[in-house]
Amino acid sequence: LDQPERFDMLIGRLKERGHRMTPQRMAVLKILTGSTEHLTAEQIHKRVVKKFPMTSLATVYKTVNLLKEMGEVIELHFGSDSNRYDAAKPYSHPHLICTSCQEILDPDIESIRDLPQQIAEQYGYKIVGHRLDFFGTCPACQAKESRSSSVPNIR
Amino acid sequence: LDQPERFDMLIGRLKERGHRMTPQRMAVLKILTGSTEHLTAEQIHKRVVKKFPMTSLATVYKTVNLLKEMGEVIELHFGSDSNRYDAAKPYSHPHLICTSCQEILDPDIESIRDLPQQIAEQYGYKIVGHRLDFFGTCPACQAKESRSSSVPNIR
DNA sequence: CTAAGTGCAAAGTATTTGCTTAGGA
DNA sequence: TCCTAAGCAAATACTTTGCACTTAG
Repeated sequence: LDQPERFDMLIGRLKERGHRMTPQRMAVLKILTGSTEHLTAEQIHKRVVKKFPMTSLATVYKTVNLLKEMGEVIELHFGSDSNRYDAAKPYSHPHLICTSCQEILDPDIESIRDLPQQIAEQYGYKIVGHRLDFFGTCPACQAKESRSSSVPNIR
Repeated sequence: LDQPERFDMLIGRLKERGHRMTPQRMAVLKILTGSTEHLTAEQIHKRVVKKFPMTSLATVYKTVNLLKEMGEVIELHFGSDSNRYDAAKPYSHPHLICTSCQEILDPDIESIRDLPQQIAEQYGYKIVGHRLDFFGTCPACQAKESRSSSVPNIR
């Protein structure tokens, strides 16, 4: 499902549920579906404001929470203070986070496919979701780091 | 390493670093090492207060953060609002969380052993930690749930 | 027309910090 | 005695909420 399709799909789902389409809400949807980054509420707000300067942060939170309840957005808690939102893959999937530049990748790991199922059988739990995040330093930041440490300041 | 050993070890490590042993700090250490539960700061505080009623929550946070810097405690962020602390296994390990009764298990999963290494090779990251948490319903809560839904209230 | 949505500001929560006093070594 | 640690309260940061006004349908 590509960007415009997903955008239209979400509008459809919201209308089905009797929700109104306001310019602010459309803008939030556009930004969420038009990005595979993992944006914070603040970042979404900053972008919405470019088009609709009067939009409040509270409205962004309200829309995002609505989509979350509908299962069309997932909320990601990383080490940092603020949550991030993902509308491109609204289901459990692994992340690879650079703790230096904050870049977030979605790595492909086939070996985790059956992990939930395995846990469910082994412990008798009914698994509804999971979280698999790796923290480290990306190649670019590793390069930067070794550069600055190999050329120490004279004073 | 069992409870009393770990307790003594932590005291040793703190003294090495020139830290003082106060009754409050001893109490926090005792509780952390004497429990494999994943306690919140509030829960630790509640237990400390039983022995030393004048202890403040800030002091608990300060001690826990000190141990965190020393790598002797890890901080766990689950969906809920407050963090939990684990001094028994101060390294990345998987969790199995019941979203109904909040029970937290540490499941054994051999298949994840080499996952960090695998990711590191595949993406060129230097991995320093990870997080693997499964969310679901424990057997007990599943039983409770099916009982209450199969015997619905008459009104 | 009318109920859902918006904006604003205030409230709420978890954690940290500044400062003064207490007490361990 | 000296300096770290404790206690308290205020500060901080993210998110939610209450309410009056606006507006989509």
